[in-house]
Amino acid sequence: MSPSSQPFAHMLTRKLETVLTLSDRERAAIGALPAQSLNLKRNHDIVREGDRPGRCCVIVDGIACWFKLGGTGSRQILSFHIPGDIPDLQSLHLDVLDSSLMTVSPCQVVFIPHEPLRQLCNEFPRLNHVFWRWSLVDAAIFREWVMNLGGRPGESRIAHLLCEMFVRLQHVGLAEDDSCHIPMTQSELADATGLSAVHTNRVLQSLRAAKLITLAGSRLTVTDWAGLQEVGDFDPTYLHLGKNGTSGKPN
Amino acid sequence: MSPSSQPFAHMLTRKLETVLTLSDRERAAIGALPAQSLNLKRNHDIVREGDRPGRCCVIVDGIACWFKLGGTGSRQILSFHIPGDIPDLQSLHLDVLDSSLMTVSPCQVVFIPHEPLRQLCNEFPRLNHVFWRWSLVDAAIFREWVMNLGGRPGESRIAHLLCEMFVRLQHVGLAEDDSCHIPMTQSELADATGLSAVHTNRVLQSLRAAKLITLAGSRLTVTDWAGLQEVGDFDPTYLHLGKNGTSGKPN
DNA sequence: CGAGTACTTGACACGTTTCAACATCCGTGG
DNA sequence: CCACGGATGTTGAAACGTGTCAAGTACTCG
Repeated sequence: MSPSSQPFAHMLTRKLETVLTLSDRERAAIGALPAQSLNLKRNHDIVREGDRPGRCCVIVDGIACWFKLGGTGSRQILSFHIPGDIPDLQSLHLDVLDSSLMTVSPCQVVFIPHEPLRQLCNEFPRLNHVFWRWSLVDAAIFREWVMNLGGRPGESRIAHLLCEMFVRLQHVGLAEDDSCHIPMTQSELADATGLSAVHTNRVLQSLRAAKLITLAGSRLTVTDWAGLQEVGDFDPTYLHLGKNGTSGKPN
Repeated sequence: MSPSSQPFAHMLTRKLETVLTLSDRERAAIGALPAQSLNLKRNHDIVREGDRPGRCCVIVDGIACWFKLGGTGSRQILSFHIPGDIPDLQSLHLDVLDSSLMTVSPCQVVFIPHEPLRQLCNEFPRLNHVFWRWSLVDAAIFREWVMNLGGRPGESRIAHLLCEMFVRLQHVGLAEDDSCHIPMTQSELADATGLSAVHTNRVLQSLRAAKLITLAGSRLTVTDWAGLQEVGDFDPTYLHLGKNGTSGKPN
């Protein structure tokens, strides 16, 4: 439908081929998906709680997050999404959105209408399985966040979140040996971990003092992976990345 | 495979028919699913983190929960499951379990091997959609729990959890006008809300003192639904129960 | 250069945890 | 049937983690 589908189709096929080998027909069907590309500034809503979207969005570049607003005005971030993710795959089968999706950094997103996606799933059961699987991995991440928020002290929560982001970014080739670009503000890290911004700041300083990380600007460098993993009680199994990703270890 | 499939197939078709009208072929295929029934005492593991199960389980009677154990020995409960639920639908597409499932009360569970389930999904796209949808509703509940644990004070967390359980039980016909059977101990409520058992006890007393609930033995009576919903910041949208369930209000 | 945003620091208040003791309930075996 | 023992629920007091408020510093971008 638009030439902008090119980069997105390439990204999608590449991600699919980490799981299976696409047939020519499958590859062609994906390339033929109608798509609309959009460049968004940071702090921009993509879809909102209560919406009934008729399309899914693929994050091509940048980082986005799901969030909910509480009755008292507080914002809870539910998950982060990185390039290659389809955050709102759920909207294929759940009519109304129960949370809102916004950009955390400047983002390029691509929208694909539901109907062709559903047809793709019906025609190619293997793709249907993979999409379903992706939504299940999202659920697994939510489970781990429940664990993180309910079962760990502040320092562990932040450490765990940093571990998760690092491993996920590394898995899609967006991390160097021991560092990656993390555009979240401390206030956003706070909303994701259920801590106050002030306390998040102190926890970060404590992690720096323990020589586990450096975090300047939006560059995270993990100087002691084993230590960070230990403090964060982090085990990457829940990310379901497969054999090599299972270790989740840099280098 | 066993006569024990009868009650489970009935329960499953009934739940499916709240969403769509089954064809005779679909109904027959479900009735033909092999099934193995099991009666378990309370506090019994059904599947464990790290397992690679070859079957899914349906809760026919009783309540079960997902949980994870933290590095420091703490247990975090991730969700509760009630009769009609298929808690580990995820295992259809994720090989290794990232958390453990145990009974909270005495339970009857039925196991269905993965292969016939996958065949069912491939042969009947509508059933595939519904199963996928159920796993998405589970994910939506996890999201709300992230909100609950990260964004609300203790009293709200407990109130919210009680609201959720009441509405879900009511939706499957397991609640009276304003009361239902909730077999969780205070210690389990604590592990689900990220509070200590002692504080959970105090919060419950506070809810009782505010005349919102009575909770004796395992009988929960909601004496002020609007008030409980208010305290718990509860909006049932995330349960995706559909039109009548949307209100989630007991008569 | 200025203004807004992000980050940092200190002091104090409050929610929640922890520990310890005790009360109550309930199934089990004598 | 009762007595017992363990799990569950309840209460008090003190310690601790984290939140809140307030002020100030360091960025960044136009």
